[in-house]
Amino acid sequence: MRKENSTNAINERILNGLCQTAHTLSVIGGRWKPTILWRLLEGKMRYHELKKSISGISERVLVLQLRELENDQLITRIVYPEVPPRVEYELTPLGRSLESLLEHMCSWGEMHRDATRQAGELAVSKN
Amino acid sequence: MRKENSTNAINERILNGLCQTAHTLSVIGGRWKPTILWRLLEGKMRYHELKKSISGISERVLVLQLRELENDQLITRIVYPEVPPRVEYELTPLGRSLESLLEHMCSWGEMHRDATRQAGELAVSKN
DNA sequence: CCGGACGCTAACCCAGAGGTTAGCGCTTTC
DNA sequence: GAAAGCGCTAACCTCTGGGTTAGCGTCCGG
Repeated sequence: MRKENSTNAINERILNGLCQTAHTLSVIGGRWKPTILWRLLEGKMRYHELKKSISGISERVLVLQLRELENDQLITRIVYPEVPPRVEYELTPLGRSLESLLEHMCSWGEMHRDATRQAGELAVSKN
Repeated sequence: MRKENSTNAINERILNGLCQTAHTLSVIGGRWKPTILWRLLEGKMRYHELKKSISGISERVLVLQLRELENDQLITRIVYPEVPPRVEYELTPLGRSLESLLEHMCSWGEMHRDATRQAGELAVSKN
């Protein structure tokens, strides 16, 4: 038995229980999750459309993130029993309820980037 | 030389550049950062106070997260040149501008937890 | 003169997120 | 009959965030 495993994981669970902010992070905190959610906010999409519209993501990771989002009940996976297989992903109401939060994060990010870039440029041009 | 390192890191940089939401996540996404920010929203705190008020965090990680927050210009580190050393951490205006976002995340997290817990309980009690 | 408060830093370790490559089973198109 | 579209899965590797342990330099209280 190896050391009553990982304070790391334990800490994470405790925090997610105590702090709803941490919980939210654990839900949308995957590298590609915001991107996926943005895409789906525009309407349901097929697996391959998602794949092509998100440049840089690998299939494995895309599937993993989709599964996690599904588990967290943010998206639904709809399989059409058709000849060439067809699978669509769609936001649940819970998923759509993220829209305003995502927008909030996005605009804060923009503001923060501008604010810090300015500071950087000032430091450079201060000659 | 080892393989033009890490698509991982590259992807992260690209995403943070393109997607402000991802950028925001990179700023507040540390395990303990939300907790630290919540504490500091109530007023400036000394290093040891923070340490004691956040149970489970290790000194190393606390320092790391504080340094990152400082780099991102969310907090200021104030050193008083005193006999027993004294250091205080305080939110910058930029840091305080996170308050509404944190609240938003917090309430969404609560809502999401309730929604999913219900579903879980239903599944259990459905006998 | 011993220990503790204070605010750290250094050295090390490990689990897990994310990436790479290959392949599957079915179908349509050339 | 070869190749490509579709939606995946399996096996493997790498890097990094977070955790553990130890210690430092200055001071004060007992």
